[in-house]
Amino acid sequence: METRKKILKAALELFIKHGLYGVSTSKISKTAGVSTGILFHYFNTKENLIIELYVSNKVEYMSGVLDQLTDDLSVEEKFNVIWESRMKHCSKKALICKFCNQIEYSPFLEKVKTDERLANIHDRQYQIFRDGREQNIIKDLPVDYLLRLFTSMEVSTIRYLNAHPEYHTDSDFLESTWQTVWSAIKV
Amino acid sequence: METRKKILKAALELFIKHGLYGVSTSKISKTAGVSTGILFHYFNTKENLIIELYVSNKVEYMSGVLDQLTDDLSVEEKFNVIWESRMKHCSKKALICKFCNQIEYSPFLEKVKTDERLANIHDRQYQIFRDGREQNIIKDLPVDYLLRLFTSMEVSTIRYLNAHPEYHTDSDFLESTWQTVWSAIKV
DNA sequence: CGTTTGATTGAGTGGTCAGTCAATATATGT
DNA sequence: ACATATATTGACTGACCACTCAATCAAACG
Repeated sequence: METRKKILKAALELFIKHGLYGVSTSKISKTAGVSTGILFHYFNTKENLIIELYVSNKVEYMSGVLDQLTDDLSVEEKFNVIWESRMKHCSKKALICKFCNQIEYSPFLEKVKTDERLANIHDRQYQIFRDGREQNIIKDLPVDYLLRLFTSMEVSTIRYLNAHPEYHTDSDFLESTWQTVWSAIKV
Repeated sequence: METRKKILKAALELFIKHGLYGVSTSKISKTAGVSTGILFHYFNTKENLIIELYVSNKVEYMSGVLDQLTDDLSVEEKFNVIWESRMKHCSKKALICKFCNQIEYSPFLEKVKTDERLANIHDRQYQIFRDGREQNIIKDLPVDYLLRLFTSMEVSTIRYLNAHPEYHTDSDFLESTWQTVWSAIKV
């Protein structure tokens, strides 16, 4: 594996275990099995490393779902595809999800949210909600509010699933969570 | 104001602005207008300070709402009281809410969640959900899942309100958010 | 083979950090 | 007034931090 990816991988693991600032750059490079110098060759500062880690993982995580959506699907079907795909892969993506949450609930969010790669992802999600509003399928509330609400329900469900792995294969549970989320946002 | 409270107040402000580890103990004591030594007299370590800051604020924040609930209220009314009270005071409590979120989405959560003062608060919330389940008013899903879902909807609505202060006095918006949340958890 | 270019090393640097401690101030009890 | 206890100070320490840089290594090219 290339050096750059080794560093990102080690950083992800350490940040999740010990928190954003609880991890030194020397610890990261040691875990990655590379020298301290090379970390700063690829990422100029520790802050840059954190931002790159967040953006690249977030984009990959979100694109994976959004790319599945085809134009022939109705708005409700699109939401359902997003939900099912998210729940099916949440244990594999648990680390990434945890790390992203850490960033999103910290002052780091300010430094990260101007990235254009994230803006693109946001727009694609936003459009689905806007279609739903225009077709009068989802509630008459600000679209960005509904998007945040949906995302937060996604996150808390994923957290619950990863804390209770026995539900991972329980299709009744997954169907119930979908009904719960959908009844919140539908008209 | 007593020294202890001055330290906690300064710490809260700084942690929200700069993140959990982005703040040194010397910065906290300087902001509080006290010496570096006295911080360690009251809180043995920086970690203890953070934990105490979280637990004391969280307990105060949660008790404020739960204490309003009287036995004559129905389950739905109790949920409604919690929601309205939360939304009414969210701008005043914005700092506390932000700080608590930072903790709850970081590895610090592990060090904090064994505190018995928090367990008491959790039990009181939990009981309301259990009553709702037993009376078949809320959905047939694990009670702790519904509690988390409710809390996360609370948090994202509060975050939205604080980002868009114009909605603070919009009673239609507040009523709509309540309908949204209630339609998610009710049967 | 000689040269260039970029990847990689790791000891070194100046600064900051959490936490200590002996000294001093203030309050309380008798 | 005296003694005891507690609150407060701030200079100090050893560890650790992010980041640098001169030196080495390896691959590519003519």
